[in-house]
Amino acid sequence: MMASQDSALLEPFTKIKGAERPGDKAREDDGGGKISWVKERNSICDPDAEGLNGTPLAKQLEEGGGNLELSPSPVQGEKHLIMLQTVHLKEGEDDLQGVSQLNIQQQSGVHMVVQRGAGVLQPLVVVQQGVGAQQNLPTGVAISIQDGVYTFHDVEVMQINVLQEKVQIDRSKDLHAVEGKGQQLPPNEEGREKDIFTVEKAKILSCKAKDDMSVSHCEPKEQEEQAVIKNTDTLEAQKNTQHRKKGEKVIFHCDLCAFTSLRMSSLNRHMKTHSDEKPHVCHLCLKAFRTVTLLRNHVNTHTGTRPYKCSDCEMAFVTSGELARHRRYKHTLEKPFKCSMCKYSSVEVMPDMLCPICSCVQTLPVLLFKIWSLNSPHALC
DNA sequence: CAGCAGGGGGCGC
DNA sequence: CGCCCCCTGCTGT
Repeated sequence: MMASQDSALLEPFTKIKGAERPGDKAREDDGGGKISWVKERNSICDPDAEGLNGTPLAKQLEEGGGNLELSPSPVQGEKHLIMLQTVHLKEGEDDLQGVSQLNIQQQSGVHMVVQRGAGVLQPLVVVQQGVGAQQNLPTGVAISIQDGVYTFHDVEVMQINVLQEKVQIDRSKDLHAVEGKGQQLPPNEEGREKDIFTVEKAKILSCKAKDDMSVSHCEPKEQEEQAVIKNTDTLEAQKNTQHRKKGEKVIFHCDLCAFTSLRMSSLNRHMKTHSDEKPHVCHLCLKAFRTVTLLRNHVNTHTGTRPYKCSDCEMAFVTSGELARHRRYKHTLEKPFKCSMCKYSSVEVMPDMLCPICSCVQTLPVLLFKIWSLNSPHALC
């Protein structure tokens, strides 16, 4: 659920989250995985955070001598949220307090090892696919936090999004990281601002991914456009692109997608779709929504309130769209989607259509299909 | 064919 | 900014 995902990101670092949302199950079947980077500045280094089996991680580290063996998530297809945090070591302090190396045994997941960074350009984190092949570290993933260069080889993950790159050199020299459900490392220094990096390995969804921007199989350019924005300040900075010429209307652009609007307020509202903020929570099921309208419609599904009543029958609906569609099906018999070359028409667009003339199956994307159905359908048969 | 959720245009305050 | 209305997309029966 999105609410849990939100809260997850606010939880202490170095956790792998089971961020799967119920509604995403079908989308996640698309296969593939991904790593995205999220850097947060609101570090919370809660030493009481729970690790495996509910044991406080700090205690686990203490008892385990800093040598963690982390188990993979038992849930196949579950998203793995790996939150990495820079640490600040004093000069000559070349041991990451016993957590400099973490071997994660996974069946098919990511093998992560944190190396001691002798130099600032040396990879700080190595993420490797496979099972415990530490000797093959060079074939893994080298991530240099300091210089922002990311080299990947033979890794299932598809994408890395660098959300913020404000890492100070002196802070990026060393890094500790943990992968594992509910894993957290204690802070090296208390009361000091931390830079948290989040690495998420997740199943690919779709380019749409508006409600979960960290998941995408878009091309690189699209990936940049749909980078995850978690920081509202960044959000504000991103949304102010506008083109103005004398005598022309101002067009406000979203820098994260192709959305444009003549109204700044519309862009402001649109920008919220790029964040996970959902302040309107259903008091009955705790599901969260971005707008009060969505929440109201949702609550109506609980209460059975159906404000939109059909004037021609006894049916009533939660949304006006449902009513309009119902009326097309039952009363007006309107079929807006018509074939221009035959009599075929449809009340609503279907993703896979059988051409009424040649019986070929159209598997075009919906948008392309709309063009097809309204213009020259059989040119694409 | 309906249920549900998400997003955007438009409008009033 | 909040809300209404409409449209769209996905899903289930």
